[in-house]
Amino acid sequence: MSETRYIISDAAKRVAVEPHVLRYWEEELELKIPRNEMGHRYYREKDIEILKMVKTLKDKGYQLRAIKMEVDAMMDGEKKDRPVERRFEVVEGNQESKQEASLVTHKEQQKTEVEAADRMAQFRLIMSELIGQAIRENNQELSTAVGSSVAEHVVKEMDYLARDREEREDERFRRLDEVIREIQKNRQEVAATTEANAKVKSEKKRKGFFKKGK
DNA sequence: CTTAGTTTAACCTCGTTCTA
DNA sequence: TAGAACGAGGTTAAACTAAG
Repeated sequence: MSETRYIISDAAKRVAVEPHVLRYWEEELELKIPRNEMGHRYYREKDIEILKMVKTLKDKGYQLRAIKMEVDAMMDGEKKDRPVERRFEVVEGNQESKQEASLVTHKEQQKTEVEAADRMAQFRLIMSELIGQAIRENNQELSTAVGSSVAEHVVKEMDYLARDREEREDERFRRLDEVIREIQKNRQEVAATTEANAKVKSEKKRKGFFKKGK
């Protein structure tokens, strides 16, 4: 089955923006818009859907930076792990960074995580509404155009995507748990080292004291 | 004042169509 | 068939506007 391709002017009409705006978004959002043999952009249905969502979010007042985060996730499905990966970079990085990370207070860490989770929850709510709407519209079009067999395929695809998403969520929480354990372990190591150093210091002091005493 | 987002303008390339 | 005209799309830079 060949996919429908739209040139930039047609895509712009469908998204209800000017062609130069699509080029601008492509650049700013780092969208992977494919090119034909002439080097001209062509847009597929999924690209149009993403751009429509970008437009909707823009209309709601979101900045391109914020939209970019969600578009990244839609494009490669990797974004949801990113905050955890950042922390992994810290934990798996050099010893200094490791210790630095371990020194972050528990309260600060909790606060940051709650705020991030809050923002993410709000964003997901909006996105799920938008995606739901797009899917409903899409399903309606599909059902009239190609009949129920395609709709069944779409439902299966959605089911697969939902399961895939759940699995990624599970993986994310598992990794988050690992990071927290790693940080706690580092804290314990630092505490143990500090304690050992203090012991050695007091031992030296004691020995020095006896030497002086002689 | 600065910044982000958008618009406009200038100029180039390439493919298609028309005409001598 | 060659070349001009035209349209579509490209890049780049500068200007404009609104909000913080």
